[in-house]
Amino acid sequence: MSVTQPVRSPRRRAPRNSLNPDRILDAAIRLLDRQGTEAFTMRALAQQLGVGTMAVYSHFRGKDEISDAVAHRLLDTIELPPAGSGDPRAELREVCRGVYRLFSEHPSALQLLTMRPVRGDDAISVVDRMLALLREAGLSRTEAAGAHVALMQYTVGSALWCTRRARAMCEEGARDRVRAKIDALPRDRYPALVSLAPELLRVQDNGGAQYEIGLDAMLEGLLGGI
Amino acid sequence: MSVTQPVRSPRRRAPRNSLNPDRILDAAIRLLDRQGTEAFTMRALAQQLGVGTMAVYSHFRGKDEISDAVAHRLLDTIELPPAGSGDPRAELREVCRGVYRLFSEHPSALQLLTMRPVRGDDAISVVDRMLALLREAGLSRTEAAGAHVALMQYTVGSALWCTRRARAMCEEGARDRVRAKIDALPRDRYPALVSLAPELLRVQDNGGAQYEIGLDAMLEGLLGGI
DNA sequence: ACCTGAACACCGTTCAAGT
DNA sequence: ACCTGAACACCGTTCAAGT
Repeated sequence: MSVTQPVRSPRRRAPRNSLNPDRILDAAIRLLDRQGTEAFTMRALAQQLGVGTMAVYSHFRGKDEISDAVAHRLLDTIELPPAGSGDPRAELREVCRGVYRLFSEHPSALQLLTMRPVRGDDAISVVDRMLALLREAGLSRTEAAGAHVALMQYTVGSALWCTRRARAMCEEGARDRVRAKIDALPRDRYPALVSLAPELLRVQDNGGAQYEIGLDAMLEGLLGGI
Repeated sequence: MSVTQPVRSPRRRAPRNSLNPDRILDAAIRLLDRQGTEAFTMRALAQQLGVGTMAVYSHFRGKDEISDAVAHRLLDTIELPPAGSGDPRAELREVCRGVYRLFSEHPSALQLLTMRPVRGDDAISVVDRMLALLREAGLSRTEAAGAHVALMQYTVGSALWCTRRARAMCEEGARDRVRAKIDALPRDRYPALVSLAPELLRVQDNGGAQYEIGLDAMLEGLLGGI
């Protein structure tokens, strides 16, 4: 048996000059989506690329720069609905749904955003579109700005809430533990909570439908009187 | 000069048996509030307590258990408004404000909650109170559950948004960089954004007032028709 | 220019030992 | 029971060196 060749490296070296920022970002997003932010490590990233850890530093200044680039790239993939339907409210709802969908599909991207301070321009085309629609719906300049921020805040909060719950629920026997905790609650101290526990659990099991509830309410409150 | 006594330790040792879970949690919250989650380290925590790093492990299983205890403790400090005013909507608003206030005062607690999966019972007395008020306001069981979750999602999202912005804004020259980026935006591609930039910045500078905008809208949408 | 491996200063935690 | 210091397996990143 020849000794010149290693027995079998776990992942053969990538050929020289095959590494580039795009491949790195692809791998980073895959890693984040499949294993979460905890597994998002410079060493793990490099290993998935079949490259030494420090090779990545030839294309990015460091982990923070990669995180920013990942966030930027994902925010740019938000799909906007076709314009000019004549129904700004329906279009607005579609834009919000698009943002929510992205965060649901890439929960770790959301977590990344909550950890790092704002750096890149956050999905400017989405912001522009929403502001235009809010103005079109009849809001004043100040009202439109406030409504846009409120809608984004709700969307982020909703996606984050569901992500957190999903992570907790996929743990071993999490469902039973929640059930046990609720059953142990003193009925006389928390009557409403004990009574509505089934509805509370059910409502949170379908993140998308729950998001619509708040979105409808928020839109109604923001645009309703107009 | 005597050699038996060390020259001057940076922080003298705490006397034996003076350490307990409460002192540890106090120190942890102080550390989180003053220096953020990045500085929240077992070594830093122990140092602030004037104790060896491993002493903390005599009272908590590890960092995760401390994080859970911190979150639990803070959530329990949410102030609830007096009951029985006969105006469930106003009371509801006060409860939400209380939750928002807590997260604004302890931004790192919120960050902690977003990082770790749910474990402790999340402020059950707040949940019970809100559900009772929503029922009192005339919502069905299912509606009340959905409304409660929507309100919490918005509140969390709003506080998180402001925290992120505050952290970004206290960086050196952050304000100027934002301004420069906006000025560099092509007016013809993002007309609404460029035009409303001043309102957008102003609205986000007052987190509390901005929170009220979305809260009003959400409550109106959830309860308005009743 | 691109990539490597060793090394450095961190981190949470285990462990054997001290009181 | 409470606390300690050394040690282990990680982490991001610097650095000198290789191609």
